[in-house]
Amino acid sequence: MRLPKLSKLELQIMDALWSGGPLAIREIQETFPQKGRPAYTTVQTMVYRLEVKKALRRARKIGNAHIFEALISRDAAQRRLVDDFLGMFGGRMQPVMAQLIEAGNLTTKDVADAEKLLRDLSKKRKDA
Amino acid sequence: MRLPKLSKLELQIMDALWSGGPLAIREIQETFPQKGRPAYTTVQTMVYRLEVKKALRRARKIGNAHIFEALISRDAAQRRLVDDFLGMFGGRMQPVMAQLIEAGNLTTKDVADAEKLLRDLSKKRKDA
DNA sequence: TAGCATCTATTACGATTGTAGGTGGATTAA
DNA sequence: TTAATCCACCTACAATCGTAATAGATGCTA
Repeated sequence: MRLPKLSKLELQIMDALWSGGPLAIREIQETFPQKGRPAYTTVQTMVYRLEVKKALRRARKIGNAHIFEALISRDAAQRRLVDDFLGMFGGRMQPVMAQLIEAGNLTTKDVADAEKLLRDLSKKRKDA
Repeated sequence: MRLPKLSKLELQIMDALWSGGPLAIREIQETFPQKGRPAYTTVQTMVYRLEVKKALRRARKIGNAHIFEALISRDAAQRRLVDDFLGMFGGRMQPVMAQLIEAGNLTTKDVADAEKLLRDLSKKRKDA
């Protein structure tokens, strides 16, 4: 698996690493809001599993605690996520966009940004 | 669960019902491409589970075969899907859009359509 | 009506995910 | 040095999903 599938909780753990640099399990755990924070060993289990999936690795040790760092990029993980998501819709963008808009998740600004990004991107591709 | 979470395969099954009206298991199974089509009993199992989740129900019988019909709308299911998906991104639209565009999933036309839909929608809301 | 085809219903199993307890070793604070 | 913490590691377990086999009932056909 070059790009392992990550669950929501796994994503949240990776997010801690992506945002906060190499962290110990305890630190990862504490990035969760107190309300509904998973147990230390729950985080630990997920970290171990992410290690098996090669999504992160032990970078070094401080005292007897391991410090973990991400091995896959946020971008790559998100790409995978988006792909799976689109797969759910049979790869058709249209219903996805419609849904996003109707649910009010997508604002005028989001669309404007998208437009700009598209323009920039097509320009870059022409240049290259 | 008013809106049960549906997996990809479950979605595909519901899709058959949404598109093709009430169907028997055999008919649902046959909506899958020959290549990689799941076994009859696999579809059967999923249909039974969808029944437990109240996503569909037995509408009537033809011979000894049950005919199933959807109980939840495609729209509602997709809404749930999108919500979960956004939850994966912490609810932030921006990285989602960026990802979609950079991966080339989103075309100029998609964005134009989105724009139009947004305009129509905001108009409707003003009118109401 | 006998037999074949088809369907239903039940059961099973491995993988993944979320959840966490327990045990024992390492660190640290007193 | 000893007790309180903290951490690592292992094990467990329920739920969900995808996969399907098997067995028994029903219906269609010759």
